[in-house]
Amino acid sequence: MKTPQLPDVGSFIREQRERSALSIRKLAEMTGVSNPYLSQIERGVRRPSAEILRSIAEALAIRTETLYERAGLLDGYEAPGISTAISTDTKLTISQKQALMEIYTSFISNDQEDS
Amino acid sequence: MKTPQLPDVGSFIREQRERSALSIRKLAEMTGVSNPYLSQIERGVRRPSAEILRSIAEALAIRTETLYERAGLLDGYEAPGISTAISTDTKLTISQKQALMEIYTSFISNDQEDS
DNA sequence: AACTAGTGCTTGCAATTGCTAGCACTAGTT
DNA sequence: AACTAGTGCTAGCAATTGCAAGCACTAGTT
Repeated sequence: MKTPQLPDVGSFIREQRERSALSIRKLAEMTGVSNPYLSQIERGVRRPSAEILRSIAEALAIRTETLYERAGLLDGYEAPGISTAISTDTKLTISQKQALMEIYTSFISNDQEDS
Repeated sequence: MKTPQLPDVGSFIREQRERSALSIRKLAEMTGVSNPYLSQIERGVRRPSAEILRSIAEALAIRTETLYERAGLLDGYEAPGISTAISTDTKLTISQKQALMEIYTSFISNDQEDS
């Protein structure tokens, strides 16, 4: 058990939701989960089931496995980074790769990041 | 909404347990799950949580993901690539992901020559 | 026959999940 | 000021999860 999941799923979900500029009620509508429950989940008051996590992941465009991992339901999933995925791609030209990378880095440099 | 899509993870568990020549009570002891509950799970009477499935998978030496898939908590694995990397990313917002994906797909649909 | 020890299954219940309804606050409108 | 529309959070409850205790049956021992 080498699960370094310091932040619980809740704060992670809240983080992702706010980054996507979504209100709790809007996310509730998208997921089909009630808004009070979402609120409690984000604050770590309640522990959501896998089904709930799955619908949240879908709505937030996060991998289900990622959320499961954050919740301690799975461990050891390695997500491929965008940078390496771009550089190893075989369908793109060099200039296209450079363009994609520029856009990507501009996206993530606009916000504060953590990891 | 309440699709009773129980693709019987139960019978699968029973199958694996019997293949390992384990009794319900023995498996209960190994997993920490009560034996009546295991019985109900195997017969499809009850729907176990992800945590229960996880401990069962561990005891039966099955991949947790496999059991999750059987239970409808996960669906098949996607091939890794840029699309996966983008959707997996946690630093981008939904709209940023959509933008990146649009650019990427427009790149590869123009079929230019590769480096 | 009676006693163990093994199997799986049923009953009843405490704890938890996830909902509906409603509260409290803020900001923009009229 | 009152009315809306937005935000997140609280209260209370039906339904479900998962367990402890016990039932029913079989097979091997004495």
